[in-house]
Amino acid sequence: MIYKDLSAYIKRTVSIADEELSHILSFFKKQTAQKNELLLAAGQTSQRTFFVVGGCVRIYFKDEEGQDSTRYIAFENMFATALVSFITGQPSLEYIQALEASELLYITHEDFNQLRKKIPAWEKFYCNYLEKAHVNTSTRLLSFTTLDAKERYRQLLQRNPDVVKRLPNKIVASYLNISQETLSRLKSKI
Amino acid sequence: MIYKDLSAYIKRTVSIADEELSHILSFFKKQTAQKNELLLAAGQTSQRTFFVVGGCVRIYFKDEEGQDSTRYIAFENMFATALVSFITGQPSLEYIQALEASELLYITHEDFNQLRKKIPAWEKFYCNYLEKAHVNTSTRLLSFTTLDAKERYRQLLQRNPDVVKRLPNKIVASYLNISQETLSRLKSKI
DNA sequence: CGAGGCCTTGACCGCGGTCAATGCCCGTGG
DNA sequence: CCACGGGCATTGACCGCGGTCAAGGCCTCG
Repeated sequence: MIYKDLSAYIKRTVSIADEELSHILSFFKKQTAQKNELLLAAGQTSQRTFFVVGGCVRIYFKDEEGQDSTRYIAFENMFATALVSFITGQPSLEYIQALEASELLYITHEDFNQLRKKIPAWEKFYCNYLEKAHVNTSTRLLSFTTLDAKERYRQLLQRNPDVVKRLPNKIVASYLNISQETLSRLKSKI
Repeated sequence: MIYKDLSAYIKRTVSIADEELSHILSFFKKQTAQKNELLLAAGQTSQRTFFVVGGCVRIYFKDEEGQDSTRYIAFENMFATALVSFITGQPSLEYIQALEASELLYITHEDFNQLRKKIPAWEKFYCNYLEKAHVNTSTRLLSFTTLDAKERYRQLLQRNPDVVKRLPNKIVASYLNISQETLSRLKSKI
């Protein structure tokens, strides 16, 4: 059953009645994505929050020269959404892309917000999600402002080795915000 | 009345009954700080969330060499807290410091969390606070990963000119995460 | 088998950091 | 009231990290 992992994830995060949980789950729909498929282009407004059942998805944006900068990578049992756009209601600067052939569940932002109004436990879940996102983003900000390229790579190897093992250099470099060439040189030195 | 601005701020953010609001306000205590006074040293655990009535406060951390990196600056009518530590309950990596002689209101993290459990509107307020924090941190991350020093300075001038006008170069440089010398050179060029 | 994408390696260079000298402003005490 | 000292800002000299450009090798897929 494809909803099992999502169900378990929600139960782990907040305490919730079974009927409420199944009500929530009923708004999640199945979606599959091919490798490299774009799930949200920047500028788009009607949007979805994804739960990764299998595969892998990233959030990224482009700078003026069209270079990617990857902000977040979601593997199995993780949520992925263009959160800033979700919060502000503005068109997104962030893109969402499948990095592998992926099996996903999604809920539209509209349904998500309706549920927040009706089910306090879901509001609580959202609040918890925001907390995690903030800690994550702050940690990232700390890396960029205090560490050089080599130290950021070491930290990634230690804290999130799957990113390095599972994904091509191109993506890893974009996640560390360094060029592919620099990453290649770092790898050969360590 | 010193609570007037805080009261107005909360009312602007969430809808709340008057008696609930005054209950919340009763947990905020007055505190004054001298210029440069440290309100929270990194490593400390018992903590406070501040509301700036007058003056100015910053959140910052230090890297290995002891250089500051300023993460957030709060002027009048803004909240300031070491949010990551608040969320995780871990000792803070972030310092809080008054940049001017300041008049503040504070609530302890313990009281803050008690109120979240009792008053749904306060939970909602917290959720809204997290949303703002996330947008802010994400925007900052975007600047650091896509803009060079000059462009970050321009952006700051445009979006938050008070920081440049009101605070010494030293702090502005730390907020932009560049050296004081580089900021000085940028200013002379623009 | 050929083409295109990804990784590696070398050459080069520019942004921004460090160090040091100097100037300026301001608070404090003789 | 002036002299001094300390903190902040400016400017120059220097240099290293990491980016760009280009060439070459390898793997995969049509």
